[in-house]
Amino acid sequence: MHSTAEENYIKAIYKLSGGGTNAVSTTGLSETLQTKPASVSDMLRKLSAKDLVHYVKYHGVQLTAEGQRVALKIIRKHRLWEVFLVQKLHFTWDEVHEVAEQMEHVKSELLIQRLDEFLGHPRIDPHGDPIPTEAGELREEEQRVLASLAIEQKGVVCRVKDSQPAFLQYLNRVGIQIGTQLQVVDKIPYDNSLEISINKSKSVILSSDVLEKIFVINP
Amino acid sequence: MHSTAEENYIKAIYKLSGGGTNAVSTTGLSETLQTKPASVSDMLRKLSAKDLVHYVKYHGVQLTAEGQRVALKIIRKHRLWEVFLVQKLHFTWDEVHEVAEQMEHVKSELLIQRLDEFLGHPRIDPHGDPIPTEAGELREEEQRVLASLAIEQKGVVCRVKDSQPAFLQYLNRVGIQIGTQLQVVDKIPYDNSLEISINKSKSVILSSDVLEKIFVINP
DNA sequence: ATTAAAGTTTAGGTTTGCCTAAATAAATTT
DNA sequence: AAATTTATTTAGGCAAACCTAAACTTTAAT
Ligand SMILES: [Mn+2]
Ligand SMILES: [Mn+2]
Ligand SMILES: [Mn+2]
Ligand SMILES: [Mn+2]
Repeated sequence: MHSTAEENYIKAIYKLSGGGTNAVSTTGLSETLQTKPASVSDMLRKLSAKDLVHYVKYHGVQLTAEGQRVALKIIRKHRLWEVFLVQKLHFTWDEVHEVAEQMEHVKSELLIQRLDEFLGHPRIDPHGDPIPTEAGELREEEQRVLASLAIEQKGVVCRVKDSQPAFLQYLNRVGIQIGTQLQVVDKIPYDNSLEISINKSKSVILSSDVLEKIFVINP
Repeated sequence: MHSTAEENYIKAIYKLSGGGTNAVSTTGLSETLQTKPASVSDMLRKLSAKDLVHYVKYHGVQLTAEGQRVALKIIRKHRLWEVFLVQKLHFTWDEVHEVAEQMEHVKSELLIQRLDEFLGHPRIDPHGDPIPTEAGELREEEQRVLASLAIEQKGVVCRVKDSQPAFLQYLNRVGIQIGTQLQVVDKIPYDNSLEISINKSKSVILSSDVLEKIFVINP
């Protein structure tokens, strides 16, 4: 099929173009891929011959429909492996990238199907990024701030808007990470804090400050 | 470190030499690696320069101590991934090879440590082959035929001596596969059959015929 | 509108890992 | 022991993916 190098180029084009829409520059690619612009030109000629990109010399490159399909497949694999590394092998979210970067190139349809099943069909990766479906669709989930949930409502943590170690340690202590299931148990009107149950079990009271920094998607 | 091609050569030399002892021929390698003898000669010169093999032109090749260390590391990775694929992703033992052949080349010490932990430090792979330890030791476990176990004794299935579909389907039905924990519950002297508990739960009665075809190692 | 600067491509080279064909060494026959 | 067959290596090439240096386009500045 496609080589590891080709796959990395396709993924980089996808990311730089913001989902395949805008045209991407040679230097842009050379920077994200840590290669020289001359090498990028070489590869673009090759990807163009394979009809994976629309390439107009001196005027940038864009993925074809087929190119986008391939890109989403690689991203799906990358993010599923990231979930595996964090949830099953207890990697931290900042340790997963290098390894997922390698695993995303393993070729086997069955493998990725079974991995997805094993992980319970996750919809977001440990960085809160959405995982493309098997059909190659990337649906951006509607994200709501935790503070906005009503009593009884559930959500899955998809993003935290503060990366200071103190805050991340706090989240760690109460057992909240990306992918955690939350449910609002009660509202405390006095200071707008909420009682939240974590992963269907123990509940904690979170201050309005904290509630504003956590985002969830529908479960 | 080492390229995928180099790693595949090292592993092939290890296997053909029967654990690193005998010298291996160029044509032997070319057959197992599906390349031409001329390509093998090329690579042997390279591996020799890297001190991974002792290579005497026209007289075969052997792994150095360092080469053996590398070989055992790759084999460890290969077999751990095979266990993962079978036990966690429900691959069958004949579906795992191609995928493990790719995964064995992923570079990350942490990954393989955590994988080993996640799998519960397995000692044999789904084909019954021993998994080298982290220290690079390959201890052949003592194998006993299931028929020879006394009451109360436990064992882990490591090999079955009949690969006819009917027999494998039978094992599948009663829940026995490589890696399954067994314990003798009772002996039935009348026909030398045994009552065996499978994975610490339900027990079945196995005929002496079947008992002679299953081999176990100490748990 | 020129000119200068920045971005991009082409030309020519390198390394890795493979190939075929030819040369050479080792093992077998006669 | 010489001749033949088989095994292996060397020579010369090719494709992939990178590189540097030089040439060429586009864009920005004068
Ligand atoms: Mn990658
Ligand atoms: Mn990610
Ligand atoms: Mn391999
Ligand atoms: Mn195996």
